[in-house]
Amino acid sequence: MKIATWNVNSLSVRLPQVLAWLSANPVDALCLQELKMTDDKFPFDAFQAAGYQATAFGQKTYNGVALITREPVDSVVRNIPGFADEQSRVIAATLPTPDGPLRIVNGYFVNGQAPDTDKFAYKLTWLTALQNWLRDELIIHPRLALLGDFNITADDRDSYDPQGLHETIHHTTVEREHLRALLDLGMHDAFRQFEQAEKSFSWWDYRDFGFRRNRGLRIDYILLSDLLKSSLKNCVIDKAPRKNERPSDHTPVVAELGTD
DNA sequence: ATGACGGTGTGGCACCGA
Repeated sequence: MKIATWNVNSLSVRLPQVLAWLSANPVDALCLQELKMTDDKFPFDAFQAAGYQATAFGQKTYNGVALITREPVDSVVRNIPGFADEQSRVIAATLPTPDGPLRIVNGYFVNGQAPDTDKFAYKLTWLTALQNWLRDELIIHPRLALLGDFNITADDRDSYDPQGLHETIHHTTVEREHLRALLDLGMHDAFRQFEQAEKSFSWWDYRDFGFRRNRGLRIDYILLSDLLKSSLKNCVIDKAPRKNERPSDHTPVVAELGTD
């Protein structure tokens, strides 16, 4: 089976591209971020017509996450339990699979703008809350995948200019420590389980020919629990949608899980 | 580089993203 994540930067604009991508890449679960729409505007019918179930958690203008799955999900959780948040950034649900229930956590992590801003402080408190919740979630759901737009480069390999961007947003030590803390809960970066090309990124700035010059960052991740890691077959970044007209600035990341 | 590009809103620029 395949699971994927994609920050679409407005589902209204990108819906045709998402449907086309799903048609060419029939994954079992697709985590979407930055819907930028309220749930009453969510295109449930379009996904249903394409053979998919959708579970959405949107808001006006900003943020918003959704889970697109072949099979119906259960035990849906919106945002981090116990963490009051006006922004719609997390949706989790359990997907039945032949190997047992798969817990999927879809996150649109806080951007944080710049160190020493209120938004950065919010990023750090949000990351702490996520970590504390996931610690419990992993005990309840040992087959757990955390997918989404993390807005953190795990290390210097994940940035087109690690020296020039040293300790700037997405590159700070404290952000990387938070990502490390998630991994230390017993999670694994699916992409790094395999040999990958240098300068592999999942986001490129719209400005200044960022994609053409491969000036990008790897900030979209699929993290797998120990149990899921043992069944991981492959993990790739699909750059094809970034070549579309009116592309999202992010591109999908896909992991394939198999039975041993 | 206080820039670029792209999306949203009740807009004619401001805010946000990364």
